[in-house]
Order: sequence, then structure tokens, then C-alpha cells
Amino acid sequence: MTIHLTPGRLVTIADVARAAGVGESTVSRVLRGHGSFSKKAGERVLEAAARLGYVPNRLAGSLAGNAASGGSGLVGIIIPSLANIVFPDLLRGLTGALDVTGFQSVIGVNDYDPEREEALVAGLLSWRPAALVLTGLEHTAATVTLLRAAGIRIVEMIDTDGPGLDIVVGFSNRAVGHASARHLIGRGYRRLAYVGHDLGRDLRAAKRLAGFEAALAESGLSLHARELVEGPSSAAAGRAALDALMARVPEVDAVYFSNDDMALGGYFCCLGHGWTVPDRVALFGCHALDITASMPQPLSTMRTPRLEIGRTCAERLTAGGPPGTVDLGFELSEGATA
Amino acid sequence: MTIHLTPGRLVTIADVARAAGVGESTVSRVLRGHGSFSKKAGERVLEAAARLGYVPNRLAGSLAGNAASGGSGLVGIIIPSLANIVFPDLLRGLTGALDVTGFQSVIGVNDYDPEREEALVAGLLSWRPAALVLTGLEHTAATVTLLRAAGIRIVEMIDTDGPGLDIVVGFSNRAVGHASARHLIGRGYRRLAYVGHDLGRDLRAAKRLAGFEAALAESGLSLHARELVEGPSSAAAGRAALDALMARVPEVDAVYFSNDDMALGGYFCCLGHGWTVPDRVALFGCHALDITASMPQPLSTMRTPRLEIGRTCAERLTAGGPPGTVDLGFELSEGATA
DNA sequence: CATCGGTTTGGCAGCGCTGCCAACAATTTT
DNA sequence: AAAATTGTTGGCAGCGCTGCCAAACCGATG
Repeated sequence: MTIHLTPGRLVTIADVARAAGVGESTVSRVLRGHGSFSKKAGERVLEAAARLGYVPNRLAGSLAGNAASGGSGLVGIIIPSLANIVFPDLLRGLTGALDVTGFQSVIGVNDYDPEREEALVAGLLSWRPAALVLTGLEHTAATVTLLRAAGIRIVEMIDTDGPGLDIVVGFSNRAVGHASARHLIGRGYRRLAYVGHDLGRDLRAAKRLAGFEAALAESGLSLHARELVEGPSSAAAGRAALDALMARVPEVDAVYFSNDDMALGGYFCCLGHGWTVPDRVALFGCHALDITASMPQPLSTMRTPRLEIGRTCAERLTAGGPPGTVDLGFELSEGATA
Repeated sequence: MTIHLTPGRLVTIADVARAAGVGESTVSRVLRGHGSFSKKAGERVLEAAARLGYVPNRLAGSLAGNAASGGSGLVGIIIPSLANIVFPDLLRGLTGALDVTGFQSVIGVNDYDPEREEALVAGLLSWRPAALVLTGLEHTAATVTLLRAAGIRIVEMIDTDGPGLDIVVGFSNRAVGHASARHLIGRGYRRLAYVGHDLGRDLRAAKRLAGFEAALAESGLSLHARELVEGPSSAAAGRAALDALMARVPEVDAVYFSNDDMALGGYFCCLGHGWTVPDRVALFGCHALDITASMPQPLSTMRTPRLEIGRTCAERLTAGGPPGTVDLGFELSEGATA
């Protein structure tokens, strides 16, 4: 049982109406700047609301007003993780743009688990959000059913490799992997390895690897080795994995990492062993995290437009345009490690 | 039996009641497992709800139940930034623990701006959250008024250096700074400098510096130099700042950074210059970010219990205990850079 | 002074749900 | 067999707000 610091009822629109000597509807009109009202009524309402410390109850507002039509002014957001700065970046873009338009963000974290996503979608829908933002294109059948029945805008962000439900904003992870391989091949590397984290869960990383391998195949090459670690991406995992990989297949001349934090760990591994980068081994990451630009040798990686993705999601959601995919692309960050 | 629904309208409890051949209250009772109902009624309701794809409307539920009972099942969270992994970590602890108890998190980011925090508090309160979680102890007078009037649980997290409004969960930033200085002094460093970011905005960092300087004073020392950069903490800022600092006051033998990411940037600076750490200059950070544990020389820093803070906030919020401060402390992460 | 277009206003019916209560059914007790 | 007990059930009044509508009001016009 929650202890209330101050007892009693909160101030309602009826209280304000009484205090201002007007009707409830007038208060509502004044407070939302909707419809017409006299200057005098406006002043009295504003004064009374301020004096009483009125805070509108959007729960009630949403129930009454938009029940059938629009939505509640809440936008549900589901991301797979908060541990990898990539997702807070998306969130940053989203909340920044959403705030401006008066929407609040309700977030859920599904730990890369589709079942968990399903539960979160159901939970979020119960708040009758104006829209839902999901990460990636892969969802359970039940999730899709829920989403379809909800009748609201859906955005799937980050990944454009496949059909979306409504609006899709991101970039092609396959193309990122492909371009990364092209870059490494262009630099003359031939014994390429992959170091990554849990591919069964991080499907975007899996798509990047698929694109990477496809590009290799086009050049008559194939992946020389791979080292996968359990669990999420991290510098520690990247360091340990590169360590194991190089012990096992020392002839590897370039490594593609699933993520910049993995690659940073790899770089630390090289520093620890005294290996020169990129001569002993070249390193290539993904996402261009801020940190990796400050390395003594800036990491060679792909800059993905995470903030813009978030921002664009918010815009499309509120703009009311047609469904479709927005590909925001990516950009080589040349660096000095590959 | 086929139920005809008006297109556009979502399934309501009344639809389920009709389909199951029971009353609305029975549906409500079954769906929430509240009160008593027969096994048969339970089955029919569950079947009908599943068949129709019923998703409860918590907006309506909260409105109805809110009068006496406590809150909407929404918890508002305000953090200063998403760019620094410290705050996503807090969020992770919070949402993780909140999810389990059926609460949803509504988040706001105030960019270290108290005015913005005030606006966010007002906005969040309009959703009648069951509780509000803020970062730090410093708020505008208007924010405090709003918070007091809201009559809900308030948690202020991360900082325990001062009086809180209700529940406070965190650690003493002053003590962190103090202990960091003690460590450096104990190691024999005497020409200590500080490298930090915008202190006017990040008040916790300012408190750490105050504690640091206090410890120096106790040992008859004082800060030998300081280098402050505009804007938020980042590796790039740390690198640039250490660079500038060492050019200006090369005799410095140890540097205390406002944050681990700044310290990481400092380490990169040293690597770039070929300075041995800690012999040429010792580095000490704050927060023990995962990344810094994987450095060739693990960073010397203070581990702050961010996940636990988030988790504890969630627990206290839902537990209904008395107001008070929970100091979760911190821990030296000895590392090899100081 | 009655009439008229326009503006301003308050009352009231919901929005979907829950809590309460009275009614009813299914037991058990006497 | 009647009474007392326990277990179920549906109806209905709100929760605070908004949208709609008819009424009241305004100055200006004929």
C-alpha cells in the first residue's frame, strides 16, 4: 500500500471551474486553447488553475477524447537492450523529437527476446499509445496480430532488410556487412575472420554477417574463421574472443567485429599483445561509437545514423504519411585500423 | 457465435462480457483474478477474451481505480542524459525491476537542465504515475511544489549528499571524490590535477570534485591544476583536455577525471603520446564502466552500483516503506593506471 | 425596438473500467 | 425441511475529461 505524502483528492477541472466561476467545458477549452472563449474567461481560468496547482489528468483526457480516434499522447518504444549505447542513441533521437510534439515515451526492454517483446507489446497497447516503435523486423505471429488489431502507427527501426508492418526507418544491415567486406577486400586483406556475439538473438548482427559473407563470396573468398561468444556484445567479450581467435588461427589478417564495442575490446587485445594494427591484424567494427573515434588509431567502422533514425521515426509517426521504408544509409568511417 | 464489432473500435470489456454470456464485472474479476467467480465463468471469459483479442484499457482502469487505490501502474523516470552509459544503466536496473511488478516506465530526458526537469515533471504527473524517479537532489522550487502536491512516492537517485524529498537511493558523490583523492595520495602522487566536463550542469561531478579537494586539503595539498571542457563528458573531451593540461602543466603526476569515459580518452591521449601510465602520469576515473575493465591496463576507478541503484529504487517505490536515504556505497576498482 | 449573425457558454452524455451492493444460487447446518 | 452460510453474479454509479448541442449573450442592423 502506497503512503500518500499529501492526503486527499487532486485538483480537478471541476475545482478550477468552480474557483473561476465558469463551466467545466470553458476550463477545458481555455486550458487546451481549443474552441473560443472570451478574454475575461481565459484570464480567470488561467489564474484559478495556477492558484490551485491544477495538473491535467491525461488519463481521463485520453479516455474521453481520443478513445475512438487518435490515441493517448503516449508512444510505446521497445528496444532489445540498454547495455549497448546503440539503443540509448536511438532512444535519444526518439524522445528528443517526441518531446517537442508533446508525446511521452513509454519504454520496454526485451533483451533480444521475441516472446518478451510480445508481452511488452500487449502491455504497452493497454495504455492505448498513439503509436508503437519496435526494433527490427522480426516478431512473433502473435505480436503481429496484436499490432494489426491495434489500429495505430507502427514503426520498426534500425533494419530495412525485409518487409515492414507499416513504417520502417533504418538502414540495410546486410548492406553494411557487404560494404565492410568490400572495404577490407579493397585494402588487400584476404584471410578474414569474424568475431561476434550471440547471433541467434541479435538478428541485425546476423544480417551484417550474411552480407559480409556474400561480399566475400562475390570475390571468390570465404570467411577464414569465426569466433562467437555467448551473451551480449561488450569490450570484454571482444577482447577475449580475439584472443582466442588469434591463438587458434594466427594467420588471420583482418577481423570484422559484430559491433564497435567488440572491436574496441579487440583493439585492447592487440595493445596487450603488442600487435601492430593494422599490420599484424586489421580491425573493423560497426556503428562508429563516439569512443572509437578517440582511440590512438581511430577505429575503422561504419557510421550508422542512430540519432537520425530516432528522429525520423518520431517525425514519420506524427506526420501521418503513408506506410513505407525510409533508408537512412550508413557511411564508412575510414579510421586507421583497417 | 460471431460477434460483430464496429470497425475502428477496439474490443472492450463489454464485448467480452457479451461474447462470454456473463456480466462486465465478472469479466473484470476474471481478468484480474480479483474477487471470486466460478470455474466455468472463468473459462468462458478467458476463451472469449482470447478469441476477440481483448487488450485491456489501462487508461480507463487507472481512471476508475485511482480514486482510493494507488496510482496508474505507470512510473515516471527523469534522467539528465542518455549519451552517458551511466544513465541507461540506471534505467536498466529500474525497468528490469519495474517490469516484474507490472509497472511501465515513462521516461524523460532533461539534459541536465532544471527548468526542463520542471516541465517534464509537470508532463509526467499528468499521467498520474504511481511514482516518480528523479536524478539528483537539486530541483527548482516549482518542481518541489509540484512533487509535494502530487501525493505520490518520489525517488531521487544516485546522489545522497543532501536532504531528499522522500526516498533517496544512491551513494555519496562527495565521498567518492574524497576516497579517490585518498587513494591517489596513498599511492604517493602529489601534483594532482582534475580533468572534467561542464560542472555547472553536472552537479554530481561537482560534488565529487569538492570531496576530492577536501581530501587534498586534509593532507595539506591542493589541486595542482584543472582543465574543464564545455559540454558533456566524452572520450574525445577527455583526450583533448588531458592533452591541453599536460602541455600547460607537464609536472602533473596524477589526474582525476570526472568520469570513466573522460578517463578513457585520457588513456588514449597517453597512448598517443607514448606516455607510460601510471609512471609518467596516473589516471583515475569514476563509475567503472565495463569498457575500462578491458583496457590493456584496467582503469583505476570507483565502481558505482548503478544497476543496484535502479533496482533498489524500484523496490522501495513498490514496497511502501518510510521515506529515507539508502546509501549503496561504492567500491575501489584498483586497476593499473593509478 | 425587434431581428439577426456570430460568439461564448454550461449541461450533459459518454469514453472503458472498477468497486460496491443487492440479488441470487449452491451448499451446509440445524 | 427450513434456516443459515457461503459463493457467484450483474447492475450501476462513478473516475476526470472532452465533444456536442442548445441556450444565452453580444453588438449591429433595419
